Amino acid sequence: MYTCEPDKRGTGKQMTDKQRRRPGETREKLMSAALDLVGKGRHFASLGIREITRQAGVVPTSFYRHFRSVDDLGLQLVDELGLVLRRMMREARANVLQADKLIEESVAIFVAHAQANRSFFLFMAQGLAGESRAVQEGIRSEMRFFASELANDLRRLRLMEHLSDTDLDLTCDLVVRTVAFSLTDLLSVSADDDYQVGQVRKRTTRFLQMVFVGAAHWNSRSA
Amino acid sequence: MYTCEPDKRGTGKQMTDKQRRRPGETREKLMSAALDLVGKGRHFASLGIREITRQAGVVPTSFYRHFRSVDDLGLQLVDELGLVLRRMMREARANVLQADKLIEESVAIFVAHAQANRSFFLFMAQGLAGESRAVQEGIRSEMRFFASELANDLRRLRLMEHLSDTDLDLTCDLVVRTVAFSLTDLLSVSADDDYQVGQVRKRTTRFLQMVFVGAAHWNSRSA
DNA sequence: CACATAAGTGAACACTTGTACACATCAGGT
DNA sequence: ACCTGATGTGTACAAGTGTTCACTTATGTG
Repeated sequence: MYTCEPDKRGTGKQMTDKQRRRPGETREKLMSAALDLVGKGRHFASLGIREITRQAGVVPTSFYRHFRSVDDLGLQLVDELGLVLRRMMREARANVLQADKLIEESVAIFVAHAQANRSFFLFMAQGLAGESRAVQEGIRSEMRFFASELANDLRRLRLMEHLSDTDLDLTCDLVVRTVAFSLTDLLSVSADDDYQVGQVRKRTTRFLQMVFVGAAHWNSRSA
Repeated sequence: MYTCEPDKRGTGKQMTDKQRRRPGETREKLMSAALDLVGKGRHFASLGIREITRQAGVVPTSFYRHFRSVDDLGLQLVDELGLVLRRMMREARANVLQADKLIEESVAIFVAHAQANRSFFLFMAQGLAGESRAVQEGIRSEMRFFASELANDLRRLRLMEHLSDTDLDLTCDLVVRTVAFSLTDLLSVSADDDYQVGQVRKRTTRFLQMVFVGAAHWNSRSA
């Protein structure tokens, strides 16, 4: 979904295809167009309605059929972002088997997803300091959810059992932040520069290891 | 500097003041105007030349006398940002006396500076995922410098001496990232909500403590 | 089938935008 | 004293912007 298809039908002024336009298709095209523009290096905050509709191969008026403003579109993108994150978590839970490689493999899965949905994560990184308060809060909320799920998983795996609930939350929050920041590193190197991507992955892994070492020895200094 | 002064002279079409306009005054007004707009909630990437010059109380054409484009202005703002960061470091070095309160006091100084130069740090947070590659790289570079200075300070204070140079750099990088991310928390709460600001400060402090606990026990697992 | 509704279209509006040009003013060096 | 450059100003224009309006078309439910 959200692939960049080059306006399959020309500038046909009339819809003559026998194939019906499935409902919500334009809505998706608009969201995907915004993401594509972000993926091309534009900042979401600088996108205009006309620009988005042009990229989507749709007349400007159509935009209002689905969104009230660009910020509104952003909000709906945040919702979709939630789905992407959930998919990523599911895959991580399924694939991370050996506890000793937990960090490494989780980071690998994260990097893979970030690469596969580059525009999406780019949008997320931008939105964190974006100009729409609502989008900002939405992304922050997704991150909180992610952190709380991570805490649950750690509890379920009987890891970090010496930590109080609030300290575990603290740890997971720090983990999520660290990963989120790595996003900006990852997205600033070209997607197919395997060496650089590998460097980011290694570095992120070490960051997380350091955080978990800190968490493992946390109680001793809580006095 | 860069205070928001409300266009002291009116819409005078001619410059009749006996007081000479000191050189570079308009340049500063333009930079300050851009920062003001960012401080008002706009995103830097969405600012236009006319908007900036309007806010600065200057005719659009003047912009080109000092900058080639908005991105160019952004680059020069990054340079100024460097100065702000250096001032902050100097103050931190001067005021942090007792090693046991090192983290707490450093965070307090950071928060104070971030509050005092809100727009500047807002600009920095935005620029990290901004649309100008050059600005992005500039901010990243400032952060690297900051991290390396922090590493030097730790060495000078004979702290974390068990860490190799690369591991110390890793630690400092993680510290700087963590603080930078806290920026987005800090800047998303209203500036005069002392309670919330205090919460962010406490949370950031605990993050850093956890990182340093991790660093303190790092060697044991480097095998 | 008829009909309400959702989705798409093109033309038009009043603004705003970036940029170019020609001109005015002043500072400083020779 | 005079020129040169840096700086600031007003005007102008073509292109792009958000938004509204009236119109068509297809869908699904009674």
